[in-house]
Amino acid sequence: VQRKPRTTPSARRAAPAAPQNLASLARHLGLSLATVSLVLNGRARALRISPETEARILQAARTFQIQPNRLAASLRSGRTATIGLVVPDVANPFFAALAQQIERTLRNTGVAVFLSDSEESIEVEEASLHELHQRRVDGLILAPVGLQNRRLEALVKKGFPVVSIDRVLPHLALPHVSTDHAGAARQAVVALLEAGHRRIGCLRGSPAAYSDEERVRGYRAALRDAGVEPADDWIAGSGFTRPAAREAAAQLLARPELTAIVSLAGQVTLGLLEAIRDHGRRCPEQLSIVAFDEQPWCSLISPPLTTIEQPIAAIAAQAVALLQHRLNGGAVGAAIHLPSRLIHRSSVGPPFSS
Amino acid sequence: VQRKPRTTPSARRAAPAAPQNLASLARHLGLSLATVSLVLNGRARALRISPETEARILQAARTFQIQPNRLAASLRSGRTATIGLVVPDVANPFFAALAQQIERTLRNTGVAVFLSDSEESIEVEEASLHELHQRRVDGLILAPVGLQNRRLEALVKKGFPVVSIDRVLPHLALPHVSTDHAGAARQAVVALLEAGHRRIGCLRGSPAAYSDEERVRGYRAALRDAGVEPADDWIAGSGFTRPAAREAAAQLLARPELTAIVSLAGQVTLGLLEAIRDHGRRCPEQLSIVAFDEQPWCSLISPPLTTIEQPIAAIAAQAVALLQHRLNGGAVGAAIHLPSRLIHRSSVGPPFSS
DNA sequence: TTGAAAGCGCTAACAA
DNA sequence: TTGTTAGCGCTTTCAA
Repeated sequence: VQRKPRTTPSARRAAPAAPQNLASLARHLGLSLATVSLVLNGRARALRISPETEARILQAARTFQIQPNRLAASLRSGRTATIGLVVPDVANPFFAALAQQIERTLRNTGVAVFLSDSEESIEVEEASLHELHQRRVDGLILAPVGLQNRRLEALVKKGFPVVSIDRVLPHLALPHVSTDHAGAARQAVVALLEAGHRRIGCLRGSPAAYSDEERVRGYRAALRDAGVEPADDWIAGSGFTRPAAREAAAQLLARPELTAIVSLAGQVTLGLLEAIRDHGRRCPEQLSIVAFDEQPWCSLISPPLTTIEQPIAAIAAQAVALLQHRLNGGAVGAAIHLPSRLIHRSSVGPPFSS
Repeated sequence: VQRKPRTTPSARRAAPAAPQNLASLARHLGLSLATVSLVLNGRARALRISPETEARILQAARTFQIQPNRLAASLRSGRTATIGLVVPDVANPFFAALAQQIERTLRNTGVAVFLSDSEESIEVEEASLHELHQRRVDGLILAPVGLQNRRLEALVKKGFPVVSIDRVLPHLALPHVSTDHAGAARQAVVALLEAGHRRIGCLRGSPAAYSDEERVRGYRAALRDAGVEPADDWIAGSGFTRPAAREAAAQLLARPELTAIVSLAGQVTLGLLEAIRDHGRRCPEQLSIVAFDEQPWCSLISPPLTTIEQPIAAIAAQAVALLQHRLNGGAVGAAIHLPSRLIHRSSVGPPFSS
């Protein structure tokens, strides 16, 4: 049996302390708990509470600074007004910007977001998903690290609201928003083709990522459409880390026939630039470049980089919209692929004939 | 009166469905709810539950995949194993990296983090603090946008666990971790002094930010220690945005006596580089630079930038430690200022004599 | 060594 | 138009 009186015996007999919760406020006003709850949830109109009662309650709530316990509300109602956002690497500017947009728009609708960094690891991702689900988030926005995730499959099958961003899970039918990766890569290649290049190398990230796979597909398709068949060793790359990219880029630079390179990921672009510096190759005179992920510094290096910009704000907005649709009981939406934008600067020139 | 039987009448009479919660598990095992709860919370030892009972419960919990409802636990216990992380701008690489480190280490101790972006606005920050507190987070890690915040003051006075990072609130005694801003600025200036510079300009961010104020203080002190009194118009800057920084940098570049400039903030460095490009000033031949915030691209521009690196991992680790100390009922800790690191590259040369 | 029972503060069904 | 009441699922005190 609990023995923790909130008020001392003397206080109990004297004027009651300021109400702290709905029950005490109701007592204070001589109304029922239910009425107070209804009004504070903005459902006075629907349930025909009298305007006077409503005003009284609202007023009292304001003067006593009543803050309904959301834990209790959630326990009872089953909804937490909370979602989980799981990304592979928040320190990556792309995901940081995405997280910012998503959080900001969600916050404005009263939902709080749990951030979880999956560290590019499926195990961590699965654990995060589990944890967040246990915490009763209403839904999830996930940028998956790999091509599948058992925990996620279970959730989706249960009908739990999840939307994936950036990378899709091929085996799972869930609402999705991302850049049109293939189209974006095509855009990069086309810019190079238009400048006269034919032998264009491709620096990719990790073949394990869907987005990367798609971009490579777009690269290949664009070249083929132009009548050039990319050789296997025109494509290099085996991971998203900078050292791996640098090494892969060095392989590409060792192929004299290549007059241009597209870099298919932001992290990877850093490795490419390093390799170019190492090799003393001059850009764009000796090598043209189009690189993924517009960044604040891209206009400041020399030469200013021609880049592919992903529609981050739109991705965030659509992802939130898709999720809200699900939270409101709507059907699972489709996959949305948004167009990227090419930013012309000075890293593309005519092909260099050795 | 509720009329939602979990099981159909027939099912009720037949074999009971798989237990879903502690109560049903207890019934299933013929034990009491309390015993099950105790064991699942790892308190069997302390309360001398028999090892057999413990094993039975643990085993059953595993086979039925029992996941105690954390909302209910939180409602009852008053603890949510949740904290709020409020930063002015997650898209800023410094805060993104900080958020990543904080979230990762906290997640490993079982606490989830609500991310909230205060958009460099005091109003938003106050609203976020309020919201998070209402959601019953156990504590907060905050990078304040301004010099005061009424909502925060109220929380702190109540004894609510808060630790501030990066920027301190001068009026509030709360545990704090950040780079030694003044020392870091001094480090930058000293590097320039050692290269022979005397007339060193200072590009600052916003005077409204404590961190910026401190850095300017360090700049001034370092110059004075070297016997040079900085003129008022050696210091420019009125905000953290890139255009503002570019304009302020232009003012600095217009002063012919300055042979070097220190940039005191990451965002601001981008504006400085823009202005230098605009003016066609050559670096380091005509102007030396030391800039705040080491970034992945700093080694890739020309010239490679000499930078000041903040100890992000250490700040995150200390902030978490300080918060955990508070969560465990410890006293309010002190302010911790961690040393920065100067990364020598090529943007510092001997002074240019015009 | 285990069980009983009292809530945590709220929502929502139903009654009045 | 408002009140009564039964829980949501758990933790924790106290008794046995």
